[in-house]
Amino acid sequence: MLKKERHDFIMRQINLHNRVLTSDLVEQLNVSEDTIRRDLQELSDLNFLYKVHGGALSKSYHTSYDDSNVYAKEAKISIARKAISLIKDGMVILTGGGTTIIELAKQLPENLKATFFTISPLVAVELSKYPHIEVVLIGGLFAKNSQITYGGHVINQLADIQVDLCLLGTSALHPTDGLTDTDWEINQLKKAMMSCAQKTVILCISEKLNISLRLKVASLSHIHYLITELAPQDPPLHYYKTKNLEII
Amino acid sequence: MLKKERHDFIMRQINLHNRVLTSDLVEQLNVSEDTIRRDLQELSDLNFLYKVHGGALSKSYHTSYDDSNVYAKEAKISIARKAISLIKDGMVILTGGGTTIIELAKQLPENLKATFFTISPLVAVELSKYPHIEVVLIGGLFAKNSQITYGGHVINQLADIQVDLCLLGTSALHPTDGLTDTDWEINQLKKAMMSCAQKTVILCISEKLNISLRLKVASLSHIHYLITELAPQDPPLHYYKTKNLEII
DNA sequence: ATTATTACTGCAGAAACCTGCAAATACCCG
DNA sequence: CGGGTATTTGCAGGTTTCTGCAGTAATAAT
Repeated sequence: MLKKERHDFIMRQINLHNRVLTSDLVEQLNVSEDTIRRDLQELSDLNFLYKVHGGALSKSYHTSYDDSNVYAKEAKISIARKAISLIKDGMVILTGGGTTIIELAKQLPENLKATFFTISPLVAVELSKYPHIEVVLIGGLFAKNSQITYGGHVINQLADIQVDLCLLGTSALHPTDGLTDTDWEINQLKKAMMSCAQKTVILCISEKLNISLRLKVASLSHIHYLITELAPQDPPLHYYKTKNLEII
Repeated sequence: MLKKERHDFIMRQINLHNRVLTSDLVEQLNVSEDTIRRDLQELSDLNFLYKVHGGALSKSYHTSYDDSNVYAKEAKISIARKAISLIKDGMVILTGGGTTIIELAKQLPENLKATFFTISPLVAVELSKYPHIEVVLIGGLFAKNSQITYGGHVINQLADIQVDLCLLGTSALHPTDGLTDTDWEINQLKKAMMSCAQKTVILCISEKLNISLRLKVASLSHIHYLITELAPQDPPLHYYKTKNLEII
């Protein structure tokens, strides 16, 4: 195998997984450790990756690390972790958009086998990095601010889909008013998404709790799991406990 | 065996396998290493392949993970500029994916009023930054490597669309073989895209010229505009001039 | 602090590359 | 047809690049 091909392979791995281990590359490319190390050194000299002890990291990933609020990121990662416990091999899952869902998409186990339907291009791009996940992007009008597809065309397509789990980010959740939103179209969309799933999971950072907006999407009784960064028994969550709704 | 025959053989190997080893060619063509090396040097000078230590690689597969590659970026910006001259207010446009198209999406005039259909989530995200552009993302299976939607569902939706202009990036363009590609699904997709547009525009950095891959998408006569970073009267473009095809 | 893993350095054999040259071949034109 | 020119090809030699190894230093992990 030519050196250039090795470099391409390494960069593909980096772009795919944001990191590579020297030891993995030794096996995959069937050359000595020294050769790999020299390759990484060269690519690092060319500024294509970030070399670390044991392997290398994607440059872009590393630089974009600090562009987000650490606290919120921590919270979202914690939410993602919990949500992953609901996802099993073989499942068919529908997701919305939003930063929480994107974070979830980044945290999935490497070898998860599943089918994801999504209305968010950014989620689709993240999910495409996993080798055994099939991604279906549901198309339609593209919403400029929320960066998801919406409109009648999307809803029509949703009508033909049956999924195990629907994962939704939240703009507002309230003990009596349930899930609410401000935009009519998004509202319709979320209803359609929930109705094609057996179970609905709401991902919600605690800031969004106890807020009620104008348009009702669904009552708490239509939600099966509520995931926040808080512990399930935390006081602010008491009001959300119902017989249908499991808090994680 | 004549030199020209060797060259043809080498190019066939390259188009077939995306790579050749000098040592293999020595055996297959039964000439000395030096001859092969000289052949590869010539073909490389003619920009038909990418020469590396030990052999040569197909130019179309020479993945440029270098996103800071100034030359290519300059070229793409120059292509984008020219392409923009074809886009008028009120048009309905269909675009593919790829870095050239994304660059184009970044360079559009701020106040353009138009409707864009696209199969590329990344293009959709870029386009959503413009206040007066309506974006429709065509959904379907999501291709992990090319980061576009594809498959029957996409093609079905394309059948219902009529657009003024179809903008396509290129993996390979050749004077006699026309537009070619390596993947069957992508191939079908590009055909469908072209057939729902009144005019087709091919955006093609000069590196991708004079390359022919296995599967034919369309002959030159089905292309209405060819845009490269070169001046229209540049010699490498002479072979592409036909009565239908305008070079910009 | 000890241990295991990973990194670095210099070295050497192998492979690939380049340059100049000469023999062989093709080509041109009187 | 024949002599002169240009092109092509292989070879000899010297140079560079590639790659694995061995021994040692550095780094994580326990």
